[in-house]
Amino acid sequence: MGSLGDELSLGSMLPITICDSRRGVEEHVKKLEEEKRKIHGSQLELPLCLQILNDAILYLKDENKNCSEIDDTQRPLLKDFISLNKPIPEEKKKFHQWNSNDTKIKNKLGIERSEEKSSNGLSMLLIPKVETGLGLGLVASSSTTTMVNGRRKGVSSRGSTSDSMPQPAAPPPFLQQQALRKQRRSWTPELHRRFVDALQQLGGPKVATPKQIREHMQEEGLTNDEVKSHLQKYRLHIRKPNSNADKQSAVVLGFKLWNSSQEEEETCEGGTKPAKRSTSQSGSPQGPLQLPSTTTTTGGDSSMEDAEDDKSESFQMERLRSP
DNA sequence: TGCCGAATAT
DNA sequence: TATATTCGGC
Repeated sequence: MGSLGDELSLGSMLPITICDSRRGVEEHVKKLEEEKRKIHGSQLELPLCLQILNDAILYLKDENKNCSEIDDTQRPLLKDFISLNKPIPEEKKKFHQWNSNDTKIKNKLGIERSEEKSSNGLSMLLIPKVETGLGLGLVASSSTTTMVNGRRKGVSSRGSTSDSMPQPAAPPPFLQQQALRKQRRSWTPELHRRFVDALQQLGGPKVATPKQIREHMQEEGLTNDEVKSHLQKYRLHIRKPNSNADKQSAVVLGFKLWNSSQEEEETCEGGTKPAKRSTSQSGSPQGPLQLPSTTTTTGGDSSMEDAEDDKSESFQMERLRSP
């Protein structure tokens, strides 16, 4: 495996900027084409290199053609083209990234979230980091959104901006989408704990409403939508059937026992609504949180059932002991 | 019009 | 999987 430099003498091409006579240009075109053949022959995948070569050849030919019309002093130096100084055009940047990164990244091109995964540089290349929600960088957003009680209205994924002023270079849809999207709320364990507390105070996840929960949590910046979304996930989580039937461990069995009685509790919840199932009470905690089905493998950063798991397990054991 | 739950998108 | 957004009903 000879080094690339041995086979490709591109380095020797660099001084072409020095001589820009017409004859020299023709010679360099030949040389460039030769380089191109070498690359093809080397079976190496150098798409960017090839593209640069192609462009350079085209440029030189074009240059050669026009050279009689232009004064020598006015002609741009080849270095201006060879991108030694010139920034790489966006298209080529994309091209380069797509070829130098994992294929997975291709699928995520331009979809990087601002708060995460900035390491691969894609988002930095293609997307201006936008603080979503407020102060959006893109003009289009202002014409299609209104804020009502902190929530956006009238924004849809297929929102049209046709009525807005003609934008010189409208950003591609995925960029607009990116800009319009809210910043992702991270539900830290602490926040979730307060969420659960609020749920308890309000009578459980079945009766508590997002607005109530939010008011109870008194978390600055927390919106109804965020609470609603979290509540939805929470409800789904507690409703998730214990699908791992093969795991008939004592814990699961205990859970099932508990679960059957839990249903009773829930049915009565609709009526009398035991407004406060205080954790200080024996072991009967926030109903849903005991679901052990999916919690056995959680690494510990699970915001959903960190503290509650302990309670649930002890509670299950109690159930096992007292049938 | 605001809130909600569910469905769907990202 | 987690969160955001949309949709339809109340």
